[in-house]
Amino acid sequence: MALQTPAATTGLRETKKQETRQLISDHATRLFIAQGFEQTTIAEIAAAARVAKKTVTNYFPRKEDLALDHQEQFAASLAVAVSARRPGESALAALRRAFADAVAAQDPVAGFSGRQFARMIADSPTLNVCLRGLHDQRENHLARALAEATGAQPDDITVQTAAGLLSAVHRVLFQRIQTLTLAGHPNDQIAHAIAADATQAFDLLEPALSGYATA
Amino acid sequence: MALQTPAATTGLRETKKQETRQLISDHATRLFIAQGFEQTTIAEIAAAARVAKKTVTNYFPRKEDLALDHQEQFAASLAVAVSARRPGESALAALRRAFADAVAAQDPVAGFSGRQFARMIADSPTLNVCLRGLHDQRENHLARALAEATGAQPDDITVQTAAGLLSAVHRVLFQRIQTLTLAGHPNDQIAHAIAADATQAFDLLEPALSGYATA
DNA sequence: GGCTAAATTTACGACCGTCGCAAGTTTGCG
DNA sequence: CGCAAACTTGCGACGGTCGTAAATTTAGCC
Repeated sequence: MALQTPAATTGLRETKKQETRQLISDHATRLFIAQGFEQTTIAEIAAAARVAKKTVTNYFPRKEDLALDHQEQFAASLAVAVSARRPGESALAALRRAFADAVAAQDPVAGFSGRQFARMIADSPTLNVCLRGLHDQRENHLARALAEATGAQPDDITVQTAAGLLSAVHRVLFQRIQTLTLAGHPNDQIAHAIAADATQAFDLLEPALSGYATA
Repeated sequence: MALQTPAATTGLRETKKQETRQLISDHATRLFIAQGFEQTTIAEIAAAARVAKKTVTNYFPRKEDLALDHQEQFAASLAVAVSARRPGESALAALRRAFADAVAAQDPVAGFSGRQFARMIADSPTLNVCLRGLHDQRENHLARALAEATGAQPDDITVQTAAGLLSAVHRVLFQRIQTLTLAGHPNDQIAHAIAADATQAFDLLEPALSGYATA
């Protein structure tokens, strides 16, 4: 029913793949929320979705992939913000603006999520490790974007330091959103508080990077 | 032979424990260097040291503990540098000085190590994850020290941001030392190059934190 | 010097995540 | 209709981690 898109490339096979993938993902998130990430085994998820264990790991090579979505989007977010900065705008200004927009939209990529989801992450060492890795990837992508923006080498000390500083501010703000979510604050209230925090944090960095990588 | 220290508390049992621990650690590092971290199993280490697998995991709960030493010292390094800052010295100045000293001494805690050791770490995803976690712990300890130094709450946005920025610079410099070591440069040459990099990196942060947490 | 109680080492087993492989099934296309 | 490609499946294996009970060693004390 409702085979609206015969899939650009082939057709039936693709749609069934998407359905299977979604089926697995849905059962996984449901079980993760209900009983925790570490407490849920891949075998359980496979049984709930009525597929083989191997099918689960085919779609999601790592167990973390079942819980964390939009990974590459997250890793690229800062780099694209810099690459898309306006004429005359510095990298810092562009990242400030991008963060403000994300907060206003309560974007999950900025750290906004339901309370149960935040608890699942906080309770799982595995997911925390994964999250740290994503912050790292994001910083590396940002460093490459800054190198391209300034014409410097990607391993230039100024480029890497600037990327580290900017990434650190975003990471601190991300964790702050997580903490507030975990404490049970509603997203609207969090967005309001984080906007003020972001002003303080970015202002601290302003004298160091005010004119860096201005388009 | 040579039972110089009957051990402060009890005696023979403690010394044998230390011997067993050292025996396991020696065989582990030897095997890690020879054939890589991931390629070496705990069973292999136990066989080489002629003890049971469980004995290895009793002394070293995590496999990473067999490869990375001085973990708590590393995690505390930035915090103690701030806590021990001189009168009139800012946190940034104290950390600059501590890093310069560590580089001059080619301190392993700053990232100096043999080439084989650096390769072992670089080739192991597990150890990279562990290292990231240590950088994180170090930042958290620094945040607590900064909170105490300024009288602010540990979850204050300025405290967390300052800790994040200072930690980011140290992390970038640490990784740079690792990279140069991996490229085969001798430690003396690395120390010279890193000193210049540190000047640039810390100078970038100077206008943002010049007077922060001055004793 | 020997005995008893405590601690450490040991052996065995289990579970889970990850990976490889061969066979069976379904799909797309000629 | 049949063939080739893909996806799914079940099986097995390995390694890290964690219990638990037995065996050995040690310390303290009579």
